[in-house]
Amino acid sequence: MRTGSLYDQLLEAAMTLATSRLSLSIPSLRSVARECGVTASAVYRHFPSQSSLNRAMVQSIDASFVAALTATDDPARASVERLRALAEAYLRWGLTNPGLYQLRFESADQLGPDFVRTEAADKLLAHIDDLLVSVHSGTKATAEDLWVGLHGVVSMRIHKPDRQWNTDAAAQVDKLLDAWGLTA
Amino acid sequence: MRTGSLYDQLLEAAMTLATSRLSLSIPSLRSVARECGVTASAVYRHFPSQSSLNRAMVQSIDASFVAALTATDDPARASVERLRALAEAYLRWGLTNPGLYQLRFESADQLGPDFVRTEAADKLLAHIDDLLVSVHSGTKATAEDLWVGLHGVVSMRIHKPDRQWNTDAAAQVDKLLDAWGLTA
DNA sequence: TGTACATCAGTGAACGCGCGTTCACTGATGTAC
DNA sequence: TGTACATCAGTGAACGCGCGTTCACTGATGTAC
Repeated sequence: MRTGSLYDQLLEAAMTLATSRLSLSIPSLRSVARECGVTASAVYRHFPSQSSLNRAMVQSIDASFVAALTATDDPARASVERLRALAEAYLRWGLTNPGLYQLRFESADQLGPDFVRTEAADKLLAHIDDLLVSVHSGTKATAEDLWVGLHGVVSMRIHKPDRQWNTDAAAQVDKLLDAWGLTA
Repeated sequence: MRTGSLYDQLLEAAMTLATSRLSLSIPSLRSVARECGVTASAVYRHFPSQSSLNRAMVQSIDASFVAALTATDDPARASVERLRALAEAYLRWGLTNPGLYQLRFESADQLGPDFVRTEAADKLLAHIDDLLVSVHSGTKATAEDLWVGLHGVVSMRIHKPDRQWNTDAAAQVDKLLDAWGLTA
């Protein structure tokens, strides 16, 4: 049994369900209630509808994502190093939370138009752009290029977990950054 | 109303449904039947179960994918050019058939373990590897690197269709190949 | 050429399932006097 | 300190929906004589 207010429990259960079961679909309201040992109708004391629960869950996912990237960013270091640290953190968050990653970056349709725009991703892009400007190694990469490259690695690892990869994911990202001329 | 045997009609309808509605889930058996103006139980005259219909659909998708890439490959040209043509064809197929792309490369879980392995993709990788070996421009890229890079572009374009991209997709792929040192 | 019969693709009703949502309810907790 | 009452979080039954699957059926087509 979970502890804390049922509101928090429901949110936590929704996150847990979404994280673990690399699920193509959002956890159902009933499954979330079940996970908390509570009747489906009890959910309606805390969320007016399923989409409201989804909204809360998405915000929670974004917070987790931003926290993971912020935690590893050290303004004292050189821009190139900061970029590489960010890339590593992005990769790690994605591989650790495949379900959340999928929900946030590969399920635009399913959550409804309200959630397609990821403010978290926008901020990340702007931040990467800033860092790129202050890099003097003369890279041609834009923030978009790097984001797309990272996404490719994370997405492929998530969806082809059984494939025999010649390179491990972290090394592949390193190689990618090298190819873009972002060497320390 | 569609023409041809109901078997073919069902398969075609399944493809159509999967292609258009960037759907996170496989078209339901009932929706496929509906699309053909036929009762759900009629499907069972041609497929023993839903998963059998899915299997046929996946094979059909792979055939379409392979055909698209094969069509543009000209053995008479230089390896680098063949690589770039393949990349372009990959991108185009993905953007033209977002639903199919998603189903094939981003839905490992949903189709069951039988379909996780994409023979089509394996062949593509082997082919790219061959071409890379015969490229003399001294690239460090492997087939995996290129595949992952292409996937990143396609996947992002599919899932963030409303985003304002600074570069169009084809140019982004060009840039990517340049970064990997695959210049003509 | 016409009748009797088998084949078999598609119908329509029914099943049990999980879903989101509603609604009248219960029963514990806390406040008013 | 003890009784009366309001609050309100959670229950449990019910709804209509779409789903995959089953089964007895119908009715058109084609063959045998």
